[in-house]
Amino acid sequence: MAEISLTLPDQSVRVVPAGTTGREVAESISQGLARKAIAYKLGDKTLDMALPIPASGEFRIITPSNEDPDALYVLRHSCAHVLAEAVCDLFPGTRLAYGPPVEEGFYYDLASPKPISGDDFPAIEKRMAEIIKENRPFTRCEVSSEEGLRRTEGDKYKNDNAVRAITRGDSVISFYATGAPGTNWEDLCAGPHVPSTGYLKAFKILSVAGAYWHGDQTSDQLTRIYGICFADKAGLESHLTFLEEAKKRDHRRLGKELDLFHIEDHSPGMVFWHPKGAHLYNALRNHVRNVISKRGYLEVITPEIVDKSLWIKSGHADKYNENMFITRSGDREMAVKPMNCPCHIEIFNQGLKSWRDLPMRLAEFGKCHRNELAGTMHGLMRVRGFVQDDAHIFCTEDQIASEVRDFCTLVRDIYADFGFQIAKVKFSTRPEKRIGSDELWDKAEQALSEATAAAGLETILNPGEGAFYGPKLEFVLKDCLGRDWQCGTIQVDFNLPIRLGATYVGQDNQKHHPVMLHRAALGSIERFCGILIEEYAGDFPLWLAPTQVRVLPISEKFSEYAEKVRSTLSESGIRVEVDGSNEKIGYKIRQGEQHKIPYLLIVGEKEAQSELISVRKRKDGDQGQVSLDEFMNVFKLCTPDTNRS
RNA sequence: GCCGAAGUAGCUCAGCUGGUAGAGCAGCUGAUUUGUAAUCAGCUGGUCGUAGGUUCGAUUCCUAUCUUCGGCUCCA
Repeated sequence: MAEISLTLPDQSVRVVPAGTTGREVAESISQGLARKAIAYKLGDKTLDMALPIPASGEFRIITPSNEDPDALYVLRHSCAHVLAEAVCDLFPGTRLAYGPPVEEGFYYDLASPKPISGDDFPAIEKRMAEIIKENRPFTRCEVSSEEGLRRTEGDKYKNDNAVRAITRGDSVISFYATGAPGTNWEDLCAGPHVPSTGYLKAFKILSVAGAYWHGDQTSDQLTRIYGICFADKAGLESHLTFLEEAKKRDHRRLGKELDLFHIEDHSPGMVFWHPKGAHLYNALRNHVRNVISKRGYLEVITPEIVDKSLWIKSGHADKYNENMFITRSGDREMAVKPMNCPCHIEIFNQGLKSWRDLPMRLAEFGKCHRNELAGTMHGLMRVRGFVQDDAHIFCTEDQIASEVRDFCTLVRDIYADFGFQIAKVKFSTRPEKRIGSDELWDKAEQALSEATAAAGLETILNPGEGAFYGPKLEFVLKDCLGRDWQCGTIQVDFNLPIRLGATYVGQDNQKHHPVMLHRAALGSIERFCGILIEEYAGDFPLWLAPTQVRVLPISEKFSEYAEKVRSTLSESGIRVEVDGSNEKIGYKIRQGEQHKIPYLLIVGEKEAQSELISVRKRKDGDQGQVSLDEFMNVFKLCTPDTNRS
């Protein structure tokens, strides 16, 4: 075929001779566009400007833009090459492994002859800036797969990459030289890249860390250097500001500043909740309690330490052993529970259950302990001791769909109470390490799949990531900084009820095993607290704020009136304290603002005489004088439901 | 668990190549009695993560270990 037709973004169609390059098309549109262009897109494939357009289709010229993921992808990929070249220059003997762009920037995995640290960043960045200033072209060079293998011979990582590309079905292997092939630095790479290094206008190296070759723990340990690249300086600056903002919101920092919790060296991954943090924790728990009790859940309480025999029966001793804390009582080996499910089955098993009892929804704010690998802990987000807002729904197969649907509604509602939405739902299927027959897994996955369809849920497949007893849905929410958090989950389990002998008498007067749905909406209270601390940056909404009001007497002369205000508010159930310190009002206000207290009430001579208070709202400042009764109206609307739309 | 970095007063941090530690804030005491984001002065406070080792002498050098941080992996 001698011609190809391209559909441009404005839906106009352009017919060009076969073999026309992206650059030629750009030039035919405008010289300015051709100058700015960094790559072109045909369908869902992004290609170098210099490459002939391989076929007809949707066609788009990519120009640098912080809003265009395709543009950022190309810029970051090219920037990764420049980083790698700079490191090779500065650390001779460096062997390169893999350097892709990622959503948050790019990285390059490499093995350097000596360790690279943050101290080396300025030198690396300087060298990168030089390479960019030289404005050398990215030159693509394609060779046959045999030639590709020959060229990478002896280079463990690159050869492996080439082998993988060939296994994937690539017929040619491409290399990119930054400049002239054979003279300048080059790297095995599929591309695409910007036309030349000068297109990289704004970059920064962010961090260095270890990573495994192919993410395999048993394989080589590599050095991973993270960087970021944007279309322009403004984009880079705003991203750096974003990182600063995230740092300021870090729940570990705020937890200390706001006196919410701490973690001790002697109990890694276990949280000591201080009074203010414990309030937050209990408020969350009580909120969930209110929500689920209206939806037919029954709360139970079960032991935290259970004899090993139960864990053997349930399969935990076999499939979950390395995560369990083992303890001993005389000759008995016990384990601290990592999950509540076996205990809930034990409750279900008490007495004879009828089909009329189903669905039975047993809930527990059960404290679980999991001996997570050292090095995986992270503040409240990943701990070893935590409470789930857990429940197990015992039901029939016919009830799975409606229970899954109801739970989705519950998750949606409860996220909305905090201003969150479900960002996506992942569908995790059978893992390698599992109990139960494949037939049972087929059935469970099928049932969950049908239930999600019935609930109208779009899911993303997450193969091999299910629980060891059943497939699961994972509800992911996005916080105000756009970060994903996995919180809620529901899992379909045909296995544990069988293993632990749970039965009910059906309408046919026969005994049947119920299906068990494991589910949690917030996930762990600890993690959810961490997410909320970061989401609100410590500025908790009134209903959650550990201290809602602080009364600030102008001087000690008005401490009596301040105390009267405090006790009146306190009797109405408002969480209030008095700052009776011998400080000037400016200092007390500063303290109150720093402690992120929603309302500061200033009381001095004027207020004491007129029986009023001066209200100062967090962040908004002076609100003027009002009566106490009027002020207390604010708290009548102070419930999570006001967040729900 | 793996790679890299770090651990000094309640907090944030300084302390060059070895000679037993400093600042700011916080705390305490006193003065001041204050009107919308820091009043002043004085004082207290650390066996420098832990355990060994080298040395006349270790916060500093070495080894081990624990914890934290950044990642990998894993996950609620």
